[in-house]
Amino acid sequence: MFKAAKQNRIFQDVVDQIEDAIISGRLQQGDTLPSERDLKELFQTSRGTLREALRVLEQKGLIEIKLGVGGGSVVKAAPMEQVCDSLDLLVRFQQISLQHLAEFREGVEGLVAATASRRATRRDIAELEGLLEKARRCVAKGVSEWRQFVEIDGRVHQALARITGNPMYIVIHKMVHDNIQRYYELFLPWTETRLQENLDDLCSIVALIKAGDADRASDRARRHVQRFGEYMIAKEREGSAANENR
Amino acid sequence: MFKAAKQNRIFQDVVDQIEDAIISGRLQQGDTLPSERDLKELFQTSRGTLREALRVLEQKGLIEIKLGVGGGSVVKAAPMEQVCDSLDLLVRFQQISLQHLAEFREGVEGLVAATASRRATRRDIAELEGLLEKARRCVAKGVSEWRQFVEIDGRVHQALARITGNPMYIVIHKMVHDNIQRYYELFLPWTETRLQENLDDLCSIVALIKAGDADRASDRARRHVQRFGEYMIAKEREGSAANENR
DNA sequence: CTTTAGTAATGGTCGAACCATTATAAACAC
DNA sequence: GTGTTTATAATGGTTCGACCATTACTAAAG
Repeated sequence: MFKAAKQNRIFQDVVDQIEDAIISGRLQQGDTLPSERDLKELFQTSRGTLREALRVLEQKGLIEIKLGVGGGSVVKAAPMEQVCDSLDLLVRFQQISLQHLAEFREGVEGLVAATASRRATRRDIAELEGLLEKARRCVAKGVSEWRQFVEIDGRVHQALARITGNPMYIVIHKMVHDNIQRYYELFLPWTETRLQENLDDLCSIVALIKAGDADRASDRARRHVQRFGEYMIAKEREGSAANENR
Repeated sequence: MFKAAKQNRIFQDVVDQIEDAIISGRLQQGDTLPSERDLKELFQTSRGTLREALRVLEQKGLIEIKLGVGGGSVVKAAPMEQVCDSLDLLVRFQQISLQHLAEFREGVEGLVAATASRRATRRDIAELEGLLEKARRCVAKGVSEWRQFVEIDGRVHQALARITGNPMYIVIHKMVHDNIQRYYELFLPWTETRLQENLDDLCSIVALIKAGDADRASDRARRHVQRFGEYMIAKEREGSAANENR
């Protein structure tokens, strides 16, 4: 199954071989690789080098490592997390600002809403309306429950991405959402009005999707996140303006 | 929602410390870390463990490792590559099909064209028209130069992404482009007509951007990539249909 | 039958040694 | 003096052997 390893960097060759085995399906999700001590024999390498290879594969999200007897390297599911993580680094690297992220999000949410409104089944609509009902009850409880509302709002958007049937939308949406969520906590003061405003947005979007009106659903979804974006950016500017006095 | 908390792994702690130093700016791009033998003293760990940490940081795209005297771990620029690589894995994992990628690309190109047409300066337009001129000369040489045309086509799209001024578009566009490029080679038979068709697309898009007509530029850009997509998907279906007889 | 203690497999860490690569400096040739 | 070659040492890459920490499994104790 594996051949001996020779290259400038041996661990890289090991990584390539295992990665190839996973991608080609010779190793499937859930399969357990041999123990480090066995693998080192198979690849004719030292344990240290082998472990460096495992670190890389782990970082790539291709394997997960369990401790103890019966443990070892387990082939993981699709490494969606890594896409989010890598963008996360870019954002933290300040290569991508909140404005950039917000603008991109606006576009993507528009696309998602448009695509979803073309493909939503009755079942999908029912699911969305179920979430909407939860959101309504949450808003009724008042502004103190804003965290829960944000969570439901996230689930609505997530559902929309899923309804498109396109995993690209799901992973990109998750990536943007996870990375922008931090700012929610920082900048958004939730008021009764704002809560109601966003609930109305969600209701309208779902209604337009139900009606199959892709263009207007898209517009409304864009405006929905745009409102968030503008407010957060304004807040951020206030903050940075205040910080300039140093 | 939460990440695993395997904090008893020493190399992870080393990774976190160095990553934090880079993100916080205490280590800047181009800085060279101490040698492995020095770092192992600083972190009070073994060289093997330290190297596992370096493997992770390297895989994250945060450092680059040079050999020989004066070598060592150099802090790298923004890890944009990793975003592409991680999606690359997803695609190869067959979690994302050509259809999915093409559909997403269509949407993104539309957004890029629309945003670019709102922000393009005279200088930007001049650059685009320069590329267009190259493309024309290339098409004039005939279908044999299709590779060069594809390359120029890519540069036009890349330029559009840059013109938006939003690094998210740049990185996402690059990600999609790199990952869909493979299929070009496989499925697209280039004809004189097809070449001319695509050149016309590019000219129209640039003209609409010059005119600041975001909506029509967006539409045209979508149709441009849509045409590619449809053809490639048809070809792929032919291929898989033929493969069903096994 | 349940609980507990032991055991062995497995990942995590350590340290010392050696090899391969490369920039720099020294020696040499002209 | 200048260009070339060679030696040196710093640095990453690899190996080996040992030990620790965690954990599933098993057998003994109750």
